[in-house]
Amino acid sequence: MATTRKQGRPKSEEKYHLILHAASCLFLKEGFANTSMDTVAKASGVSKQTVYSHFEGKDALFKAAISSKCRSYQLDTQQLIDATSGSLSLLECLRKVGCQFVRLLQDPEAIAIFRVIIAEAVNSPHVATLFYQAGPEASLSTLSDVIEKFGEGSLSRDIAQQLAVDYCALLKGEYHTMMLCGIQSPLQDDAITAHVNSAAEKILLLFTHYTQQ
Amino acid sequence: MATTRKQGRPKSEEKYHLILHAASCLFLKEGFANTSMDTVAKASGVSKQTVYSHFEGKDALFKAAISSKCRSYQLDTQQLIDATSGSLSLLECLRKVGCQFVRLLQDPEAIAIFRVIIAEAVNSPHVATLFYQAGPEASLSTLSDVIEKFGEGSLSRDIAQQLAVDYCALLKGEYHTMMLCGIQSPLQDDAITAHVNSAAEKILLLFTHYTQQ
DNA sequence: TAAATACTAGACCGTCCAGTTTGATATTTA
DNA sequence: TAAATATCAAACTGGACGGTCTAGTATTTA
Repeated sequence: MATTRKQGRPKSEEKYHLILHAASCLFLKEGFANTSMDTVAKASGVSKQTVYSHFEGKDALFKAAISSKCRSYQLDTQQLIDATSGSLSLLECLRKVGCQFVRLLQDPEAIAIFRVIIAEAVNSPHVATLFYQAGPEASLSTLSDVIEKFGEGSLSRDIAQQLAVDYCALLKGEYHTMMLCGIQSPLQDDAITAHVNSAAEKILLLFTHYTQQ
Repeated sequence: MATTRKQGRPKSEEKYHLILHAASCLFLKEGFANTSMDTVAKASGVSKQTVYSHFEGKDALFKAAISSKCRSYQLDTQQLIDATSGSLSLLECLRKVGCQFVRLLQDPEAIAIFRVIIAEAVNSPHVATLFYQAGPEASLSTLSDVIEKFGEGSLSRDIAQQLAVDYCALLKGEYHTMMLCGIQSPLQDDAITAHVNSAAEKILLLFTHYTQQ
């Protein structure tokens, strides 16, 4: 059953990916409404009919394109695990993950995904959910694991989770909203470091407060 | 010069407002691309030509409609001033303004404005700037005034501002992003209170830390 | 080789929509 | 009243776009 070969010429996997890639870029750059199927076909170097042979329609293509982009947007879990099992203090660990997080938030492509998701949230709730789970939610849960670990028992899972949310919130600050509104360009490296340090110290303060009481 | 009356029938101010109101509602509910000029005309009970006589085109109408909505979205400054000149403690004051802020963030119409602004930020940077200044920026500056006042000199303007941003960030938490993505419904009153109390306490902790050192 | 399927290029269809035009009616000032 | 402007209703223009269809070519399996 596994080797059932369909008769006739098989669909080209390469073209499938070409289409998906071109569609992702266009949807992110132009948004859903301003991207036409003809343009996608042109950009993938493929005929329009082929686009329709690989994807049912514009909606399906959008869903597939955004979904494929979502996978790459979460914190680097491995790096986090290395950090906690190493000799890093909580503050150092927070700084490390904070920098990564801010860089993620500032990434023009990530901003573009957020924009498209928010714009189409009403029409494509499924895609929005998918994005949120693959991105923000996954990152948050990883982060709260780390914080809980540093609490060494004196910190409930609940509080750890809350601290993770708080840390992300402080890191976003006003920057994230401003970037979504297009009125803030990405921070320079030194500005990122300063911002992250400030946020990490505040969370550390809260952390010690919650572990002492 | 002030009494220069133009000859002929004057434009109806009422119709102007009818159009603007209908357009605002439609743009917020359906977004820019999904709102047609014909629909706006129908919804305002006015002929299409009249719409075009009051507004240059769809872009101008959008700009005017969103601008008119922006004005109403900021914190109630008067209430804040009353609070600080009264006998309220900083914590009580934070709670009060926090509740107002969260309610603002949760308001379906405010969410709709955010959505539309973010979606059109690339095409209408001017509108986005206008919205940000009228809404978030104005609220933030009011809030930092209050915090600075409570600092009674031992808190720099800079730190006060930072605390205001932090407070807003904590209040947003993950809720705001989730609501923009359409995967979180507005909080109940008791949940708001609990959330605000928690955030206010954290800010108070930071506040005392910064005023003591 | 024959059947089956993928792919191309481009025409084509139906719909939607921003914006214009037209021709009549209404309102205002001079 | 006459000139000027607003408003209406409806037709119209021009273009974009989602999606289908066709006819010919390429590739794969049986």
